[in-house]
Amino acid sequence: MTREARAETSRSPQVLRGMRDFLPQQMLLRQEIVDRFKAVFERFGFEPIDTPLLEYYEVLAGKYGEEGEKLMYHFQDHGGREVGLRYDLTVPLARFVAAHRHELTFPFKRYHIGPVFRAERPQRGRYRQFWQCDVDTVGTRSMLADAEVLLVWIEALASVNIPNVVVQVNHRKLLQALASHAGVPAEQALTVYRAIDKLEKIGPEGVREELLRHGVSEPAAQGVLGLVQLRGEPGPVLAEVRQRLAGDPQAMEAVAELEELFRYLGLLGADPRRYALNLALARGLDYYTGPVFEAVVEEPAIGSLGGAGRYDGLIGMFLGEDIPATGGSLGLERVVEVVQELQLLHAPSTVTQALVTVFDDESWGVALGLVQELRAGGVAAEVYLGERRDLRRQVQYADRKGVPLVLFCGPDELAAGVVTIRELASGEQHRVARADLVSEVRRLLAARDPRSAST
RNA sequence: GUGCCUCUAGCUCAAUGGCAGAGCGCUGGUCUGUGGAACCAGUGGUUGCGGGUUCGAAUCCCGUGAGGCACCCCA
Repeated sequence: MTREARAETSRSPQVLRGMRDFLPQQMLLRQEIVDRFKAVFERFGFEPIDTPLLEYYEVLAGKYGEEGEKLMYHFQDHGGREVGLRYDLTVPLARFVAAHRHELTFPFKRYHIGPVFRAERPQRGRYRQFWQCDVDTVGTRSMLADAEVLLVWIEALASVNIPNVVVQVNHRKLLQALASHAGVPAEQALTVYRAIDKLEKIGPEGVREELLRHGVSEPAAQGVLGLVQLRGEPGPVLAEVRQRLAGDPQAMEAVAELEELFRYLGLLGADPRRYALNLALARGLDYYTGPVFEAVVEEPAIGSLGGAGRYDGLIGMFLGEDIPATGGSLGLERVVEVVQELQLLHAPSTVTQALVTVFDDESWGVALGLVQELRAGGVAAEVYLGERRDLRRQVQYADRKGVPLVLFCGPDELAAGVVTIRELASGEQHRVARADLVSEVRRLLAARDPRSAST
């Protein structure tokens, strides 16, 4: 087709801003990570669900605050309905629970892994379509549910070998108490949270300036800074907070909940190096009402790997009656970024485990018989489909794709009733009896990767 | 959404406003019973895209698309 002809029938093969194609190798790594997450989620008793990518705009509107609203994909469908692409998996969950209330067993524990959409300006680790891996428990106020979310995160991230993650913990009501102490009206509280949240980045002086700029008085700002900078073991820090904010019932409630949360974490055997109380942590989303978490990693400067929190009021927006819930999401692309940058996981470069070579035009029957036998025996096997098939080319094909085993069955092997198996990594060759082929192939595969031993 | 930077072959990068190049890769061969190595030969481009300035633009200007950095926000 000429360039002109092509221009008439299609545009350049470009994807939309902030959206990406994935090559097989990238998909294999992504799948590997998702599979490991699923295994951890299920080990804790979370069950899979799915919901549509597209929701009525009304379902999504008014849940994320002004900032979130601006980033939502929103348009009319063919029937003139106002619709939106889901912005996260939490609001769809709230809608899901309200819709299927009578079909669910509570407390309801679910995980949900899939793409969400935000019309942001893309950057590294920040895309317009990205996958979230959510874990939530609906229908209980118990801090044990929150503790489980934190623990499931720690284990999920450990399962993909991410080292040194520290999940930061804070409580939304503690932030509210701080804001009201600072004399900031409720509708301005969010700006105070954000100022506080920047502590790590701009330092106490920067936060002080920002607070003053938002009309906080000098002594109030000092009070806030004094609290927010408390560091150390959760127990003593919470005791200190309890003392300083003694008169504030909201703060006392938050402290009591956090104490309970940390107690459960201890009982569950969570590694204390993997979580920390951070009174400066904010979390921007509007719907949080209780404990909030954020998983941060230092090494690739990629922001947070995930955010979580309790949102006891969100489901009530669909039901008129509150159902408590807690949970959070890990960002798949950020996890992938860390795993790639630090080379933490070695995903296979191809799914194929064995290539059966074709010796000549007369031996198709032999090759196809072998490949079918391997497939029936649970081995991912292919026969070379190219038209020019000298052995050199066939072995090269296997080498480039990273297929570990290449099988030969030419006249010599036929006469002897054997098959030659070549291990590409070492170049080692084995002549095995035709009858033992599948078991020998599986033995060799298991020897190079213990995880593929079963099935 | 705002500001700044970048975009040249499949990849990494060269080229004072004056002939668009190298390395790697890829293709073929040495080599039709076996991949990587070596050697030989070949293949590579609307310089992101569209306009403008100029005798002449990869280079300067405007617009636009994409990527990146900071802000904002967030997974």
